[in-house]
Amino acid sequence: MKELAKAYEFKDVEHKLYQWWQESGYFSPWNEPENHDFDPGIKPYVLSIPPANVTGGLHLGHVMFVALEDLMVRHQRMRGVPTLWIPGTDHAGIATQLQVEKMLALQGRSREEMGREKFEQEVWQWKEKYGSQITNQIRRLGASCDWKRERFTLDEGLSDAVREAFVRLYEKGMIYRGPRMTNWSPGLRTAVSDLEVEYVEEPGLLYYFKYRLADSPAEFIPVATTRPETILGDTAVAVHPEDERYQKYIGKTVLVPILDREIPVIADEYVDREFGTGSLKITPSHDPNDYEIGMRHNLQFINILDKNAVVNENGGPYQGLDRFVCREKIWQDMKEKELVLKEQPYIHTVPRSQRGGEIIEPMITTQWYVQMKPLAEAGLEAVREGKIKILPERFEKVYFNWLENVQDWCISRQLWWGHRIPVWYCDECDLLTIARTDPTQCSHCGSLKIRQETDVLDTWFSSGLWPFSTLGWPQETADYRYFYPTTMMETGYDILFFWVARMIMLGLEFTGQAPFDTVYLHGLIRDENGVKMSKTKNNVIDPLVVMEEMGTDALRFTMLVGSTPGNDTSISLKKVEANRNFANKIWNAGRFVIGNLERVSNTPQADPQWTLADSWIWARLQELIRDVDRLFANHQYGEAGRQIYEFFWGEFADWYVEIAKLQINKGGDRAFYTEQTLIRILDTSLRLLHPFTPFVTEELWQNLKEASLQKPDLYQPQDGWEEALMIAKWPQAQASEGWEDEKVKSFALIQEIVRAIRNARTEKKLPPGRKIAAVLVSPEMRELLVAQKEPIALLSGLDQDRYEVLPSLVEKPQGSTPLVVAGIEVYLSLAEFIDSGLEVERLEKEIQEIENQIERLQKLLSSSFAEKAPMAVVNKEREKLETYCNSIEKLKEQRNSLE
RNA sequence: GGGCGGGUAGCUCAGUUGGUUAGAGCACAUGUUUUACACACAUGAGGUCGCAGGUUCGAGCCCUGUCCCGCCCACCA
Repeated sequence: MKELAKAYEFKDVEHKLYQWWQESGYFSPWNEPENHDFDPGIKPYVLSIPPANVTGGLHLGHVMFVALEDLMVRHQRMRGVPTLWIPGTDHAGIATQLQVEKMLALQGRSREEMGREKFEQEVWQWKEKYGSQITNQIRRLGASCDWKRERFTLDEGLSDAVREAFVRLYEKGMIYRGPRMTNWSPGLRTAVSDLEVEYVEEPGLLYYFKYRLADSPAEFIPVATTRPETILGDTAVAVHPEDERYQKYIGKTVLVPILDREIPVIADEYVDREFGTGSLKITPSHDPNDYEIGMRHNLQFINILDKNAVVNENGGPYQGLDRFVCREKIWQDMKEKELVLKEQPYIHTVPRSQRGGEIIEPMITTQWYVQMKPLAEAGLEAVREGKIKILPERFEKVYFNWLENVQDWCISRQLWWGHRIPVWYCDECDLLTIARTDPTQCSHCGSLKIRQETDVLDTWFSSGLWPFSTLGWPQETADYRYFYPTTMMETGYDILFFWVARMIMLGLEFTGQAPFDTVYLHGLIRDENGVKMSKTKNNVIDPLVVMEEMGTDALRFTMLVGSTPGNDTSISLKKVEANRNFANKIWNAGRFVIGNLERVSNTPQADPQWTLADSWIWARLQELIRDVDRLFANHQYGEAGRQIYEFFWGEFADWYVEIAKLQINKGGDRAFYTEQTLIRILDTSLRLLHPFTPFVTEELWQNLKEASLQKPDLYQPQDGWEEALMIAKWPQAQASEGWEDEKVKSFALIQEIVRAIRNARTEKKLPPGRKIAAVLVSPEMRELLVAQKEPIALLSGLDQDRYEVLPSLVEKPQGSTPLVVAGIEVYLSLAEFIDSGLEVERLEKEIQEIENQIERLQKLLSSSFAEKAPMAVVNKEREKLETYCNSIEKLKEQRNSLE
């Protein structure tokens, strides 16, 4: 038999196993027919991966979703359900383009000089080079996804899906193009959607100045702004219609500072009389609110900035200045002309680009939009009617709130990397050609002079189609027919709007079905102090480094048991370390079990006679399986993992394995059946643990299988040994046979006695090797205590030959220390270690404690609790009271005999 | 301005149908090379579950109020 390493060496295992799994085809749906003609009678479990950004490196967010999704998928696969987890990557428009541009800049090149086509080639090359990096890293995490079905959002098939989606929406009149107030990112020189703007509170200045009246330059209306450069684009000053201070000016004209352009004073209820000066400058082209007011009052729209946020020809003397330089300059100039009143420190919210971090400039640009109202209606209904369940449930409210107030979606981006919008402009007839395949001529006038729209689509447009585009939509492929709609969508709550909501809406729109039935949202990962990880804070934990040091299983297990859905999680290396220890514990328990195989005989002479420990661990295992099943059904994965951990370490390894040593030393049938139990518990535990810690369990299981096959009489899993643990059968709890509770209770009593004796030994500072004599006294438990002599003696260091159980005490053993455990008296002969003064003290303390308990319980049981609480609960308390009463008398006797 | 989450042992966190002396890991103290594991074993110390009310026979868990911390949404110059 092969020697197992003393510690679990994950480095030797992970890569090897992953390769093997993959080559064996286990990642593909179970029982996949050659022709992909699936049995429609069996409902598959399908999950599409949140596509990773091609340019990104692995971070803990990936670890989180892979750990969870792989757990779900492995669990279902073991349950025998055809299971598909589709992997893939996202072209991530802005992020990727930025990266490549950065790289080019280092080489002294720029996309403008190389032109669009060349640049796109450059990005593709980058994608080929780095795109596989992230998927390889996801493989390292053990992700059991079907790589044969891997997709990329810019793949041909997915691009077809994007076109189909665009054209259909357009044909339904749900896509329109036009000038609107947009969030303009001057650095990226593209529009971004509302979601891509972050509002950050920052200290700034509020600038107060004068709007002089055209016909009476001595008079003025005081106005305040945080952005003085926008004065150049002002086309009105607004006051509240009922504001007595300013009513007289309504209808008059005032002069724009510096430019001396004449603009009207208008009345609008939007103006807050209490705020600032109570009068508002209106820049319809550079402020969303002013835009609305401008529309209402038919104001002039003056755009003063170009695409780089540099002042244009409308800015008069300021043309060519950057927006912030202009801010300074115009204020200086106004000061000189005595047009300013004051400046005041002010905290305001600044819109910043989520990507580049630069300040977003609201600007009127021509963009493509998707009308959201009808889509949102359907999206709301699907969740309201329970067709889609969002977990944790509270996020349903967040989802509703967003969709109920959703604005039209700006889907065009002035980028080069992405799906180019399938619209062609005709130079001759000016009409648009919208097509699924590239047209050669205008569909209206037949002219050959057509140009494709240069804008690309928002990257989330294609990811919004992900659950069905990856399965072949719009083609009616076998995969699409069988696997759609998918089952589970698992992702971080931070992209609920960006991604999940859009998948739901687009899925309903295009496929007529909800794209998945459950959304499981995990929290974000923070450092051990609960702070968001960021490079600037230098608190980023690199999962690759952690895996290198502690192993993948340890990291995965940490993510799973350390978190609850929807709540952010702090991760610390200490935790990972503890779970590395757990992996090692699994390994060594397995090593022990496997190592014992040689020591047992091949065939038993008689039917099994199970010991209390055997029965106990078996019963506990059944209970565990039931609990785990229940928790999985409720998506309480972390709690399930915790319970398996507790069982495996705290019960199997700490107690059963120790007693098994004793039983195996007996040899013969006893050894045989003990080893059988050991293997059975181990096998089952490995199955339960596999979705959490796939590598160590598979490796150990293979060893267990190999060794067990040498002794087929000893143990066979119910359905024989499968090829691999990852496709082995998920354990099924056996129905309770009625004896279990009593065995579990008896064993708990043994544990209690052992702990009490160990405690006494430690307190009295007994040398650990010293075996001591003991007398146990109990009329009711006598049989049990006699039968369990050996385990009790072994575990608490008693001398078996001087172990006595008496129904009642005739005479107190000389030189012994008395204990009472659940009504059972225990006398340990520790003569030379006893200080009778201390003993009395100890007993007094114990008596006091138990008296308190008795008092508490008597009070409780004589209250209305006894009538109103369920019987079972009351009985439990009564039993407790009985045990205490039993104990207290004995304790008192013991104390008295010492005095 | 609206909504949500968290506040439980020194630290990081579990604790889902409310059941009656509250759990884990780490850290801490003491002891141990016990033939699977020192990435271990044994024993121990450590908490009025943010605060104040309420419902209930019974509340960490449900309700109300309140204080901190964090997040999301929203157009206040």
